[in-house]
Amino acid sequence: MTDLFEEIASLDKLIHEPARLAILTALSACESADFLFLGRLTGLSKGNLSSHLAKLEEAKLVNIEKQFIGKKPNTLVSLTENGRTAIEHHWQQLNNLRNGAQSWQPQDEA
Amino acid sequence: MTDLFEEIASLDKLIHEPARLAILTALSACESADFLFLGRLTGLSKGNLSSHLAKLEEAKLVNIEKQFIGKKPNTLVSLTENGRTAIEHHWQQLNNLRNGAQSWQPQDEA
DNA sequence: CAACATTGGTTTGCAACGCAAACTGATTAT
DNA sequence: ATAATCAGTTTGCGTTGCAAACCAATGTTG
Repeated sequence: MTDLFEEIASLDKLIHEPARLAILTALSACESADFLFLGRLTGLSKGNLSSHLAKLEEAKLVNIEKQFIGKKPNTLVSLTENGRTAIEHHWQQLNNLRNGAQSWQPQDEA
Repeated sequence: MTDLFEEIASLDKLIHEPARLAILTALSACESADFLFLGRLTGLSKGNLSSHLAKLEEAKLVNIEKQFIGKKPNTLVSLTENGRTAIEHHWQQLNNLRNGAQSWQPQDEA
């Protein structure tokens, strides 16, 4: 009944990091988005966004497709299957834990 | 309707860090707890727990009282007023964002 | 057309962080 | 005495995230 807290304490930090949580959560609601859109949405600088995306790609949580639209470069980002289940799972953990904690009595535990 | 994501991206990292989120959440459900109890609860090593607690104390989110029980030292940790509102607020932000994201359409945004 | 600005990013440098391992200082066995 | 345990703290170091510098291509202005 209570390794709830052990679970929080060991959340996947790659996903948990605020900027990446925002990116993944946004993507989970919109299927795909381009670089500049994500930038405006999250308020991240281009530099930061770029490195967070690189990390997410490396972890196979997102796909990044670079293309040209007309003459302009454009970077399109979408969740992988993995990414989709990972972000959903992460939110589920957070939810569980939050709710779990509310109906928890320390004296259950040694 | 949607700086929701800017808000996630800039969550207070002091609180958001998994180990500290666990500690604060546990404390919010139990008023006060001692060092060893928190250690067992979260699965953190003493070293880690010690430094996380130091950081939380420095940020005035928890009180740390060292006393002796019989002949044994004992470190009692509890939330400050600040800490209590901070952790509640944090969970509220997470909740909002999660729910917000679900009923969000990218085309609302430029 | 030369110079300059803008767009759409990537790379670099560094301070801060989290973690494991080593240490401390008191207490209780042996 | 000496060893082991308890209750933590401190140190060392690899990893992060961020800001700032950089880059390449396109647009724009005199």
